[in-house]
Amino acid sequence: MTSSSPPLTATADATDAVPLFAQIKGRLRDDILEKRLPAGQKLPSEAQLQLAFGVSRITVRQALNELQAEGLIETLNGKGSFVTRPAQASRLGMLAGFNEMLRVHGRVASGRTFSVRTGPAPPRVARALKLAPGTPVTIVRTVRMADGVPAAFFQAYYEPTLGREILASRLADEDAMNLLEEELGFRLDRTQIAASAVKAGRMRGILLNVPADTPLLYMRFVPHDLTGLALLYADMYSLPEQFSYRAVVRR
Amino acid sequence: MTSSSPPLTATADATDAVPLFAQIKGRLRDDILEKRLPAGQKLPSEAQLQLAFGVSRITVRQALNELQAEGLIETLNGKGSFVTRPAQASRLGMLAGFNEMLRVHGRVASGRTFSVRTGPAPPRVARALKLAPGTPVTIVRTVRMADGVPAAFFQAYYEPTLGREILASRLADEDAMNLLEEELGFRLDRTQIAASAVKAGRMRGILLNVPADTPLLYMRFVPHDLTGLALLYADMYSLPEQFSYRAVVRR
DNA sequence: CAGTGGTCTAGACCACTCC
DNA sequence: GAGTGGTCTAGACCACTGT
Repeated sequence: MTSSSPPLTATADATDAVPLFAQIKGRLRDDILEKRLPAGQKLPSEAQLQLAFGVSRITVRQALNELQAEGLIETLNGKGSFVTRPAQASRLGMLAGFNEMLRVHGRVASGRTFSVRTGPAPPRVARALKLAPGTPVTIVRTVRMADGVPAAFFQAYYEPTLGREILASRLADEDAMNLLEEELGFRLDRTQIAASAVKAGRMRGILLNVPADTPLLYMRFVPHDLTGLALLYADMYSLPEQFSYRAVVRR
Repeated sequence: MTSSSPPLTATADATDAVPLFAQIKGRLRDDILEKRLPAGQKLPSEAQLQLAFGVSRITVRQALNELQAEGLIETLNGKGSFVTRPAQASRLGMLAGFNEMLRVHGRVASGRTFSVRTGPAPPRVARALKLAPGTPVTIVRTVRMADGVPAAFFQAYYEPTLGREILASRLADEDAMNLLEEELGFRLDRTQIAASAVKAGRMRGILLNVPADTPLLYMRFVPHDLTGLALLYADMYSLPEQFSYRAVVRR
């Protein structure tokens, strides 16, 4: 009744080249990504999977081990294997969102959305999101505060089919990556980041309540799905006195 | 004659709690990190390891698999397992050095060292490198150029015992992370990064040949060893028109 | 206690690499 | 062909989790 109930070991006789454990892994992986096995769900026990797929236990375990290495499941001795919740999987990661970073430092994070509109994707955004030039995207602009003081200006672009109201309405108070994971159930894999510095200029100076020649940290974030899909394109302009970005990059 | 020739399976009778494969993995791991098995060296075959440790092949393979997952060895079908070269291991990574990033964009990178001295570690540096306050560190200051134009100012702190002349003499033209890996043989694991923005100010303005109110990207890099050792503390101040930082952060 | 995953053995056959 | 790793089986015993 769980993962692979309808079909059997599909390729029992004629298939070569694809190892059994990889087939099993692929089945379970698809079941998880397409949410036939929802987050938190217990997988069938190794004994059950042996029977269901008609393979030995070692073969089942090899599939489960690789899924565990990819962060899709977690395995507890004496209890079983469970589909990880997207948020847990990426909490292991080392890229915190803006609000989260503020709160870790004991500061009060808040925000205000001051514009939501839909328009054609600018070329750089279309390229990063792998959309045809001019595809309509939703653009949400917010100002984030630290202890009530303006700290950063955000501009997020995403395909409207993605999360419609959810993202737009909550982007002021929540980190985009959290919303993508926890509310929309995406499994984040890797995020491209870029960093530079700019003068605040007139418009951003007014929004952040600083002189126009104040240096701002500019960062761009493009988080990607486990399937390689680019989910979002976000520009950040932050005040260095209020916020400095930190992350850990592995190997 | 290779990894574990002198000792046998040390804990044959009384030891519990430490699985066999973990012991084997630990032995090989130590042999690699302490360079008894140098980079590029072929490991004993799985059959030889079976005999040497007196275990089954599956147990040997479990140890080798985990070493492979950690990037310490790579395994080639029909040939054997080999100790990875540090540079290869981290080329898998997604954090390129400054010069490397410039060259990828088709620009000519060059540099000039204008000060090498030894002095007590500033508190923030001592903290990051886990040194007692005031421990002497070597401080190397360089200016890096892109196509002959000043692009960034670097300030690197490291324990003098680390690489003495090597680092100091070549830090102008080579990325610190490359030197640490390829010349000094460290195995990089994770790098803490921080980003902010500052005004150039008088001193850096003169060095980079820009007005004092030019915004600069400030970044800090603290690369760590596989053993958790902090190797270096580097400040970077770069001109946004010449250089913007990019990386990919996984999960 | 029964159910679960964690570890381990002693085989086997195959595909690949190099001589 | 001999040597190597890649896959797989059919068992086994243990430690941990729940009842």
